[in-house]
Amino acid sequence: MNKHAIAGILNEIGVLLELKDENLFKVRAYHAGARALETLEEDLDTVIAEGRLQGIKGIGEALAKKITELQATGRLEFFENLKAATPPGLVEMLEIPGLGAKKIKALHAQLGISSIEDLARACAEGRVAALDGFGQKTQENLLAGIRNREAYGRRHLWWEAFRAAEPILRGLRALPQVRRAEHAGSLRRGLETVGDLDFLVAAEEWAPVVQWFVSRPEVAEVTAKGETKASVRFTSGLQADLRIVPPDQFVFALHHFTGSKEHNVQMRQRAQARGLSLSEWGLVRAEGEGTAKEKAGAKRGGVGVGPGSIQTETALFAALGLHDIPPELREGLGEIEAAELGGFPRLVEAGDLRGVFHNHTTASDGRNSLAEMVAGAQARGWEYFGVADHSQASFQANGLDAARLRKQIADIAALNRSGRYQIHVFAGVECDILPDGRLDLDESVLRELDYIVVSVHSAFSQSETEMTARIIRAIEHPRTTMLGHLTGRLLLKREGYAVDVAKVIDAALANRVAIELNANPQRLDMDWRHWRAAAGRGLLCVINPDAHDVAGLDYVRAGINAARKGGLTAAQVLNTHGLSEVRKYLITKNPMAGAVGVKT
DNA sequence: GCCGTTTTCGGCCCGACTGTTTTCAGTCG
Repeated sequence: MNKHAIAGILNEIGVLLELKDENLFKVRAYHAGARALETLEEDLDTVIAEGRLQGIKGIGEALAKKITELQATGRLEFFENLKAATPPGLVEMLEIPGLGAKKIKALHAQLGISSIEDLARACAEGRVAALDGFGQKTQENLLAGIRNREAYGRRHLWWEAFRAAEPILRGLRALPQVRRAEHAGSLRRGLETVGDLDFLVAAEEWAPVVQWFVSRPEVAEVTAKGETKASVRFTSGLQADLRIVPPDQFVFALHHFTGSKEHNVQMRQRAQARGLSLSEWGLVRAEGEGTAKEKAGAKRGGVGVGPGSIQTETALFAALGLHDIPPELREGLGEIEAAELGGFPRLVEAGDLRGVFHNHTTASDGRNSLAEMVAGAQARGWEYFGVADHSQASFQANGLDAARLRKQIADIAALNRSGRYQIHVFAGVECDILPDGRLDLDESVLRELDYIVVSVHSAFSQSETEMTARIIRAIEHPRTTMLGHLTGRLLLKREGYAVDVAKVIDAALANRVAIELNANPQRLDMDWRHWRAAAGRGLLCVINPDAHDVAGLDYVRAGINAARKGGLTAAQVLNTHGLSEVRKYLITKNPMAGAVGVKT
């Protein structure tokens, strides 16, 4: 059993012990032990073989024994017994806000409640309010928590969170009391889905800021409101937290609440190794484990280190001997090691985009006409715009057959010649990859196009072997320019189809086919986790909005976000290049490319 | 259950907020 699996079990033991009402320091010892394992830099097998496990900070005699047993046998009787003695419903009840181990224990012991369903019934019957330490209000909150969990107990698309957060952030920044305001958490890190919104504010006077925050019209419920923080739930179901800190402390809190947890753990370790202690309060010398005086100093803004106080994240990283790390890269996936060796290249930004390729019009299933889409693209300052409507096999999407596609090509040619728009329009198609890997349209019409996006829209249930072979066959088609939404996933809705991404990337590289980063907030496909390595090998990315109306063009912002998480630079993204360069690129796939509607 | 220049017992843990309390326990991040 590897160290991560063992750490997982130690954490589970911690939760189970807590539900058993064990000594909280014992509970914490298990969680601390789990963290010690997870951040162990050496090979666990070696450490155990050399008898050095006990002695690692956080792992004593008892934990060392249990870890050794798990590593050797994959089992631990202590854990099995503990698990068998605890109804699984109790662990699940921890997900209800306001319920912790103590209350769950009381509910179980006094009312025999051992699941969320039991709890809902007991609340509805008014039996919970009668318990000691509970009351009417608690009962109502628990019921509301159960209902909210059913209705909203899920993550939200980054895009939805971003759109909800932007106006609030602007509003906060406009308040006279506010010196600085940022959002933090997974939203700031640009993760594809977001649990809740975190707003961080530096202000001198706090009460008016809290008041402004909780009285937004989109607030459905204020779940907490105090002097320095508040929590609300919007009508959309999104939850949001506001935290206010003194200006000097802002940067430390911003870094801390941006996370990720893994990144923060590594940063704190790095600080420790340098005799420092990093927290949301500041960066102070660790000598004497922080006297009360030093801690007070930290709370006033981390003045414990360096001649000047740290006012930016860049300065914070520098204080630990690191180059700046963009928030998107803070996932604990090696960014700290990289930042030690050198600075990160400038990541791609929304302003770098010069055009987009995968978009729909009313010719297939889009909601705006060709002219409207082109006008929308021009309004966004782009140099070129590619139309890629569905092909005939996507019957449900009103896909185009050869005749209708030729008509569209003629329309685009006419539009380009008309001079109505400065922006150049490329004629493409989103051509279905048929179940056997053939393309949905004949070579005779494909050669009349500037480019071809190939995508899977059918037979999702093929085996991984079949699907991988199918996509690779399409990539090998000499006219294929780019691969659309690689896995077909819909975030929070449907898993992608089974496909061997590594083999597809190999094929794309071998055939000089670009892979799309589909910027539709539900897709963000190919996933950011694959990009860094693939782009490092020369794979070209195309950020495409897959827009079905003019507003959908703005999805590129979500795509940029995912590209940044994937560590991509502008040079690695095809559509940051200017019109003439893009033409040259397209011509490598089709000598006629870029010629639609161009005067000769 | 871990730890130790306060060292084998007695601390460890941290501030803010809510609700049920009449001075504080439980939860959360």
